[in-house]
Amino acid sequence: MVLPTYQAPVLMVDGVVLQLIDERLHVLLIQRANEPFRGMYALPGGYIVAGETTHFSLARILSQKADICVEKMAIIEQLYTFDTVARDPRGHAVSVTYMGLGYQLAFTGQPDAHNPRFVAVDELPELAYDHAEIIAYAHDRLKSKMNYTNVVFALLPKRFTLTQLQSAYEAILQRQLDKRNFRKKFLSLDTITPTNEYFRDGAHRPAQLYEFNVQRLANFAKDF
Amino acid sequence: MVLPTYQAPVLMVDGVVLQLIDERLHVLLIQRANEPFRGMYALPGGYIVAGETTHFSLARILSQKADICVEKMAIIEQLYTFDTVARDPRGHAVSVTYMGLGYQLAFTGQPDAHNPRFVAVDELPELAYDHAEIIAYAHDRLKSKMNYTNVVFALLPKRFTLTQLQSAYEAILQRQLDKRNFRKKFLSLDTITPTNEYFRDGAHRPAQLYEFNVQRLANFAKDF
DNA sequence: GCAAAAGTGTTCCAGATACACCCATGA
DNA sequence: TCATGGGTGTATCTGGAACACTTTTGC
Repeated sequence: MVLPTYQAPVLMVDGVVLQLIDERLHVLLIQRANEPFRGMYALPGGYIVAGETTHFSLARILSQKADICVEKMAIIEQLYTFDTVARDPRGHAVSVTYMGLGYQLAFTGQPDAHNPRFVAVDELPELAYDHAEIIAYAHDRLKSKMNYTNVVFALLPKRFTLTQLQSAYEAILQRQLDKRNFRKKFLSLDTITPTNEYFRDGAHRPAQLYEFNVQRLANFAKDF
Repeated sequence: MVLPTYQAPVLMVDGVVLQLIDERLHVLLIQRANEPFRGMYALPGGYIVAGETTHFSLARILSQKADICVEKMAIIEQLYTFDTVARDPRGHAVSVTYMGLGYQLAFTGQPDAHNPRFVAVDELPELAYDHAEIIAYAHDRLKSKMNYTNVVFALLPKRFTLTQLQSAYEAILQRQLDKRNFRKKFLSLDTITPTNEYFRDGAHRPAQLYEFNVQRLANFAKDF
């Protein structure tokens, strides 16, 4: 292959891995081991190697730096490519960013040098680089997708109650929804099916469990 | 700056420049001067140099290879980053793609070695690389944006008739719209304002001219 | 006066919103 | 029996879709 003779920007990938914990949206962060921004929290990310797709590079990096397995995520989707010259103080770095969504994502091994943890998106610490902007971008994208796709399936267990479903919507859209209208509308979308199982949890009526009809991203027939 | 010691993919940018010609959507193509795909039509694109944003690189490349000035376009927006390893037969090339929209975009100088021309998107020749896929992606994005933004302003002159506006929608959405409903709905969006001028054109009633309230991308208050 | 495009209203239906009480359970 | 969260229906309003004729002009 012919290499360009001039100097190219460095190509990187960063991942915004989101999940719901205690009915709040959390994002995966690592603590930077080196300068710049040493000690600060940042999105997991790293260099792309020729022959690796950006998606594959991200999987490798998430596994190495954040101890998180991409296979466990239900959706990974490319977000945007951030390329401002000043975003990395070391030099021009172009970063392809991804959003990953999952349920009960857990660290597979021992505590790691990068100290990965999930942090609530409404309580973020100061972040390295332009990573706060990238997380906001991911959150916005997710908010939009909640309105016209079944993306929420990626954040819930296989079986869930309507209350859980509504709570996921409320956590991500950051506003309260009317229970009766929510149920009526969602059931009219033909996206979920009731099972014969019930979830018992404390001194109150048990909740019926539902399943998604498809476990991959699809658009609603109509808007949500 | 510390360069990575491994080999990185080549970073490129490609532009999907769209405009309406004779009420049909056209895309800017150039003819490849070199292998691979020599002689075939392709999107204008090229290498990104460190210190240039992808947006700036695109402006340079469009000017050099396609004789088109980015300043004349009303909107340029990043689309997606294509990165499959096999998309370039010479080796791994990651391409950041943009969509540019304008009105009466014209070549500034003499016919060029790259033979740039605007081709109707529904009559594309066979294209180099994955460029047909990229154009389809841009068209899809544009279709969506027509429904919830004023993006159509970028494809029309400053003053336009409602018939022109509707024709732009029909060309891009690829379906017929009802004239009365279209006008009623668009006027209710508070996005355009009538002027006192009329457009006379042949043996029929003249058409009132309208202007966009804002000449930058904005979301409709409600859906279209 | 005729050909051609501009312009205009009403009816009907579906989906959105607002809103309050009974049900099933465990302690 | 009581505290807790699960589950349900109606009335109203708004926006979307379907649909055909009159107006203004140039020739």
